[in-house]
Amino acid sequence: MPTKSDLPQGTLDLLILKVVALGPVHGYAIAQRLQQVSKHVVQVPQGSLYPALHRLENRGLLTADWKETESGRDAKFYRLTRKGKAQLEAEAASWQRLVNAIGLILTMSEGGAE
Amino acid sequence: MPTKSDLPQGTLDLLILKVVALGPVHGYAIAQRLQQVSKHVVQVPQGSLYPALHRLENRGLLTADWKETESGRDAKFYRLTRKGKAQLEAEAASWQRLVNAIGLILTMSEGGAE
DNA sequence: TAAGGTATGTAGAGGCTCGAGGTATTGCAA
DNA sequence: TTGCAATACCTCGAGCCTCTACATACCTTA
Repeated sequence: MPTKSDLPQGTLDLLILKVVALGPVHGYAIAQRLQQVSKHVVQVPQGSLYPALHRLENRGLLTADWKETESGRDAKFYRLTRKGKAQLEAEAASWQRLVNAIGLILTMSEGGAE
Repeated sequence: MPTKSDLPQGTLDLLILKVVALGPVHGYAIAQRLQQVSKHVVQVPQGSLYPALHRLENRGLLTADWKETESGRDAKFYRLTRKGKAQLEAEAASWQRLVNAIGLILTMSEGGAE
């Protein structure tokens, strides 16, 4: 039963930035989207989600305005700022580097490096 | 100069476990090994390394004993316990799952999931 | 003898995730 | 109409981890 894993510190920002980059969304939908696309491996508790959103907004990476959902409820829709887009690219690249590096380590055997 | 990136919380344990799994090593050598194999993407400050080693030892995943280095200095050599080996496998699998999931999210485009 | 690499360790600051708790609305079923 | 579930927002505190900085000690080489 391979299910949810806690997100390592810092990766949540990257994921949120990515989802928002695809078009304006509100917080609740971001969490659903992440869960859906990751096949329930990534779960985002609200206690992580909303602080993260505010953090990103305060850092000037996101902007938000209240609108109505399709279902008629008020929700805060987030969009990426120019700065946010740059940050997303930087963090995505950085993530790739890290994943590659850890991949090297994890596949390393006795005669690793001399 | 794309260089070092801070390690997300939790991944350091995995990396240490992996290096120790290849044979007895002392702390300082673990850090060097990680840096070397990862081509300097992964850097492990001593302030992260030693607390992590003590943590793992307290959790019963590692055992240690003092021996002499080839160069004649005293050093604490770590080995993996049975529990540590199991933990390593679990964490490696968990890491893979996470990387795959995040990969899905990062390559997601407009028509992501309906 | 001064410098630099090897080797271990601690303390404190800062940052992030998470569980638990709280508010309000909508829609459906009992 | 009462209750429950889902949608949608939010805050607080605990807990954990990483990092910078500091401190110690040995050995070799210049």
